[in-house]
Amino acid sequence: MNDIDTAAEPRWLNDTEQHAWRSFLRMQAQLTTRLGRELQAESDLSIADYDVLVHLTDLEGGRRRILELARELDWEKSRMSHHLARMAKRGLIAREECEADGRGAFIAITPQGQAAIEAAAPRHVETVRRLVFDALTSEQVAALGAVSDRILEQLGTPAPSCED
Amino acid sequence: MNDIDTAAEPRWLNDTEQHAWRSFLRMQAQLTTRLGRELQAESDLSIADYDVLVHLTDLEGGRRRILELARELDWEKSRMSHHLARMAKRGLIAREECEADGRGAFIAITPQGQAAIEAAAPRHVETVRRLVFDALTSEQVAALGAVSDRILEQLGTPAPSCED
DNA sequence: CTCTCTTGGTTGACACATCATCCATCCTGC
DNA sequence: GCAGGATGGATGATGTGTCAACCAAGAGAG
Repeated sequence: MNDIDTAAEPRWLNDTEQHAWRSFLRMQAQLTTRLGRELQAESDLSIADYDVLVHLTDLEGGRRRILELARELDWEKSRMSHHLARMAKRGLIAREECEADGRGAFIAITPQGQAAIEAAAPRHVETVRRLVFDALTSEQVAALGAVSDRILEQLGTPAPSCED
Repeated sequence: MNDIDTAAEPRWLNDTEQHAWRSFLRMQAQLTTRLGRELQAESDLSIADYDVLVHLTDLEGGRRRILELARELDWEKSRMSHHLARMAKRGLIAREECEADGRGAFIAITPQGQAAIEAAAPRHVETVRRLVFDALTSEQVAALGAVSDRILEQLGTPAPSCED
């Protein structure tokens, strides 16, 4: 029997950890809402729209299978499906049939989507710079990257299976 | 006329910045979904529920005005209102009238909410530890805190008004 | 005392994310 | 060639967040 879950004394965070954690959560929440709001106001795109469009423009073929897109962006397939439906309705992307696989579909960026992302990108980068990078030293940027990578690595490691 | 928005050459991110930024975004997204999923599975609470309940238990009086709660948690008042309605329907919190101000209401945690947060907290902390702090050195924890604080400071500073 | 302004809070419409389920097509073994 | 599973993707219900508009009660100014 494993008693991690029912242990008498949980390993609470110490003061430094507590502070770092609260700051991180608050920062992350505020930052994403600010980025989203400014992107929306300036370019009429959500962060999700932006990510999809950027990803599509990075492509040579200009089109991508739906689930492949989902894997690359690390989205759930149902999220992808719903979101692409909304984006298609707004004319930012288009579905194309897949000759080789009757089930599948390609997603391609439309000229309108192209125009939207080209207009949005410089402004968004400017926002990111103003809200984040202008405030950080290059050591801090490196540290942020290292911490992020380390946590990603940890997340990739599935939780140790606690069989008892 | 101000030409930040229409400048010929946007200040794109350099490679280091680009990498740090992408890692940060990915980490942040993955981490919040993982934390949310585990909390939901173990304790049947969302992160939002958790934040509200923790905040309410930290209080002496055990009750708080709604907008004050919103300010402290840094939520929009409409979000707070919607969320409290859902939590009340599940019996986690209760509304109490405010004698002094006919418009207002107090929010109090219910015994059921108390039980929920007491059961959830140790498990959630354990999850945070496993996914984040176990992976980081104490220098990295300090760096994460410092970077978060710095960005929060930057966010607090309203964008320089670009009147032209 | 009333007219306005502000404050505390709700509401409805909509975008977004997740889960579970479903459906069609492809693939594989026989 | 066909039964059964895997894959690509859509769908609906529900919970969550935002915006804008609204409403009721307090607070001042005259």
